[in-house]
Amino acid sequence: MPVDTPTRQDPFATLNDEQRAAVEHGVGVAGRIEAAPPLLVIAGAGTGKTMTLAARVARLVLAGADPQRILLLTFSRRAAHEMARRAGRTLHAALGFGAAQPAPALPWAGTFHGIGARLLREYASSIGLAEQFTILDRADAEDQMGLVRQERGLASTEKRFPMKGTCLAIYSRVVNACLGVDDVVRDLYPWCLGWESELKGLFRAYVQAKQQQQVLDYDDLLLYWQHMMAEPALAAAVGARFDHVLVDEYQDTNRLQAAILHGLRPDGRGLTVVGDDAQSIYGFRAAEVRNILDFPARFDPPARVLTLDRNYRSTQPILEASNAVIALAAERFTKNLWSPRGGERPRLVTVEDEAAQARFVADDVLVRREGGLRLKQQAVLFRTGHHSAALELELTRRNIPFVKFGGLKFLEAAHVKDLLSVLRWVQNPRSRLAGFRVAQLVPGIGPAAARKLLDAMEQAADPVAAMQAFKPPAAAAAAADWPAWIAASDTLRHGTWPEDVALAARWYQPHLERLHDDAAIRAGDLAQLARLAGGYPDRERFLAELTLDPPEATSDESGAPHRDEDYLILSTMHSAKGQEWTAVHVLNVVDGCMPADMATGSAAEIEEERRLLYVAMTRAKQHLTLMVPQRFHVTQQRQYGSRHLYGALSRFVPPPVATLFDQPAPAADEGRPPAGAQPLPAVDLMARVRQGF
DNA sequence: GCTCAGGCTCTTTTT
DNA sequence: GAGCCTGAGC
Repeated sequence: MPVDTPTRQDPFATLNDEQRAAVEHGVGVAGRIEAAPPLLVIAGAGTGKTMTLAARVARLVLAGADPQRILLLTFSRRAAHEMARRAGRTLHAALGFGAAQPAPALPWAGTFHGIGARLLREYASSIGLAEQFTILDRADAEDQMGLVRQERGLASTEKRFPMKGTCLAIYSRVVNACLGVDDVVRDLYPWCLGWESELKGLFRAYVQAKQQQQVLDYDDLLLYWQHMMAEPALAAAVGARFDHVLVDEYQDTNRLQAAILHGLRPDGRGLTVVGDDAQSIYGFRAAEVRNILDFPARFDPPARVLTLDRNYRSTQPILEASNAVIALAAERFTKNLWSPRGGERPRLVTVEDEAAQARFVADDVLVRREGGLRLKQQAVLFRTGHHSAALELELTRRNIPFVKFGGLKFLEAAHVKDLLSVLRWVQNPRSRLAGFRVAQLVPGIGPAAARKLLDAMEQAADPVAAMQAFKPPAAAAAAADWPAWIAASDTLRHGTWPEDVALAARWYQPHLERLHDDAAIRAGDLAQLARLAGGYPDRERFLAELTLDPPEATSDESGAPHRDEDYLILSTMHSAKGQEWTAVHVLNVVDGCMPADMATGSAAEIEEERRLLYVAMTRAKQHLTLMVPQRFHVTQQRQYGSRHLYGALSRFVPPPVATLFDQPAPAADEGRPPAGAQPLPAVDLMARVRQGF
């Protein structure tokens, strides 16, 4: 990926042979598009995958393809943004546009879920879907599942029934993997065996409840789309809108998404998929690595396969260490990455504990910045959102600005959900979920009264009238508070956007203060929500798009740094995919964190964790540091609550692999004896502890 | 019928 | 350490 030297005139000049073959595939000698058979590009980390895809889009447009008729699908929002940006820029250059001219738009670039939502809205009337459907995020979907679970008396069974989150996880798996409830429970949720028929009933009721309220959850966006593509007339209509379909991160797609693609392009013509099986890290979301492996043989004649293994991102020493990590994978499909660029070896740094780790990383980051490397070119990666807690404290203490990606909770905070529910209920009075939440904010109204109210609204032809006619329980407080809600909701129904948000917040304010001690801090989030609202044309779009495209990053309470400011990147490994930085620190490369203790249930899960470490390592261009705290705090342990664990270096870095790293002797921090600079044996301490019981 | 305390289970990564 | 359920007290 010769990003190092972008050529303005000819974005194709710097392609290597394999990249060029991928870019030119299906474009005939005369420069016109011929019938392009299906194409699979196996692209290792840092081999210019996104650039190649962007160049292919540009090439297709130059050859006469209409940008409006190119469908560009990716898995994550971050990848979608990056892809749209790069494709637009390459196209801009390829067309020889001047600096003042805006890049040509690619209206159909987005995530599967986002594009699905758009298509469903457009075809809503022909598939019996309400056009103004709203989208439930996962927390909402869980709450909805919880409501149905309760209604069906599954909350108080003698032997405990799976919790709402587990129920939704099973349901989601069933939908995304196109499997039966029995199979999923048997293979993945064995502790729920015996509840299969109750689960099936629950899921039927859950689906019915969603349809009644005109809401879709994330999975529905794919599921309804797939059903749409299974209907020949609709499939033909939708398929005819696109001449080219390009899919990025194909190794992360699941069976449902594969079915959608198949419906969209049954013979594979005009279909290009790009991916890397070594970076498949979404198995927990039913990603199906077989999708990419079996792709060629799906078609007759089979799809063309091109492989990119020349790495343009990292130095050879970093690649050697990364290759060594992935080489130990049980199954291995791709070749080694290579690069002519030399450089320093990656480091394996042992520190005493998490606090020392935070200090070390902060020191290191500042040293690099002094050396001229901007903070934005440095990233710290970790397995789960809370692993960065100690580091965040340290960074705040030292006034080092940072932005954190992944593990985001803004939309899940109770007060944010409350305010959004107010808006959602006004938008869609049939939404039981929003109503259930809002009604119970009124003192004196609990689950029972709320249910009565919602039942009345559901029966009524005019739910709003039913709400206004509702007589709240005689409890004294309700007398004053209920009419206040009726008045507020009435104003909101006829309000103006985006002032509505402030109005709703004003109604909510006394409840916020009553319910939360830290109301002042939370009020700040609500103000943030009001600001965000200004970026959307109306309430409907706001509610629909916020769920699919929530604010991406959180930072410390000083608020998100300005775009032009410099800040350090903190990110979960999952959110880091597709990104690259000059210097990367990986935290907690310790058994129990990497692999995560939660993910050591099966060999397949452990393999996925290995790929995850590989993904993290291959983000680094020049400097890579794996951190190994010898003692770290575990909050999520079974019986005992929080405690310390003495961790061993991750099993993914056994001694032979560790020799590929520099291992600086730990600074004799606080007079401690310099603990083992020699590679530690990979001991599965966690398993031993478990077996002790 | 509402609310709060106490005892229990489950705990990740993303759309 | 949070979420969920139950049961006591208002």
